[in-house]
Amino acid sequence: MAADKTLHGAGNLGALLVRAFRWFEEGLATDPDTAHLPRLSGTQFMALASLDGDGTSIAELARRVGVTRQAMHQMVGELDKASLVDLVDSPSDRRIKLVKLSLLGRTLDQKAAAALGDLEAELAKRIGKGAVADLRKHLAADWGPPGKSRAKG
Amino acid sequence: MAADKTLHGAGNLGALLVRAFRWFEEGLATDPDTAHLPRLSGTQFMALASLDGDGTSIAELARRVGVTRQAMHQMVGELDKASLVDLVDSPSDRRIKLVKLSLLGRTLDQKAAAALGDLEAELAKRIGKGAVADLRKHLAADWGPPGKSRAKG
DNA sequence: CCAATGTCAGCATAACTGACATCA
DNA sequence: CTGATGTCAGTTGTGCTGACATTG
Repeated sequence: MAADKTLHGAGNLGALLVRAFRWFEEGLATDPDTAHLPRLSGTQFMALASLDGDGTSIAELARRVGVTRQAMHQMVGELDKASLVDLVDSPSDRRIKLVKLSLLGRTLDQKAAAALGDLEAELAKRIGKGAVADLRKHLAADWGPPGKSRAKG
Repeated sequence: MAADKTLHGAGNLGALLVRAFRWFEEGLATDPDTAHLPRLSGTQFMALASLDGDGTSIAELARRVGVTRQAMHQMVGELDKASLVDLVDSPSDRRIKLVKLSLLGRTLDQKAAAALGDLEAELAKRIGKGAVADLRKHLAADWGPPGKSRAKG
């Protein structure tokens, strides 16, 4: 029953996931509360979301987000130029520069989170509160490592 | 009740959605059945998934995927060079070149769809069949236009 | 000496905007 | 003439690899 499956028909979860993400992305872009804020790329978004309060090194951030140190270096440079983050020397390791959210960064962070919350509430009104709760629950569950278990040669 | 929400903590649906998509993406990349096939970018993936059997014009494809005609033009060029699609003149409109899946393209299409199906089955084993079914159901539901309803200025 | 970090430089990819010829 | 389509060209953004000095 899987022999005639194709990608079109859009039945596949991958495409569905992308569509869902874009819904939020466009929602953020058109939300009057966030539209005026500096636009964040998907990776920048992930980077900010991966920061912890004490500050995080560029290399560590790169690992968390899944890009190279060099790419993260450049991105952090942009974020710094936009005054969204501060770079401070680590007190314990002189090699390391800690990346911390600036005041403006924290504001953006909170506004984006709030707008995202609004979007989610809006979605709940449309497809149901339970549906959104299910979505979040299943998405947040531990999916384990990607790929199928080695059992199909 | 939303005043102290932030992006970190990763509680937001956006980040969750991205993570989920990456799970499938990496699953495809490491799947022995698809790893050897030409790698498709996310947009190429969407483009192939947006093709219909009768063939689709570049401009129409661009609209469906959400990129410019020029970007789609270039991407279609790549896909053509990789022999994944065929370009045929439209019989009814001499301006239009129809993009159709080639034989190789159809093979890729089916293999990718099958691998995606396997991945989904694997996921069902991990988080539950009902969970995956819920995910698909809620994701496939009509979310309506992005953005909150104009009622909050 | 070896490993990790930050950083500089060059390159590839993929998207965009601008411009233009062709055809409905 | 207007609008849509395909296409050429230039630009920008983002990530990658290679290389290297500094520090632990």
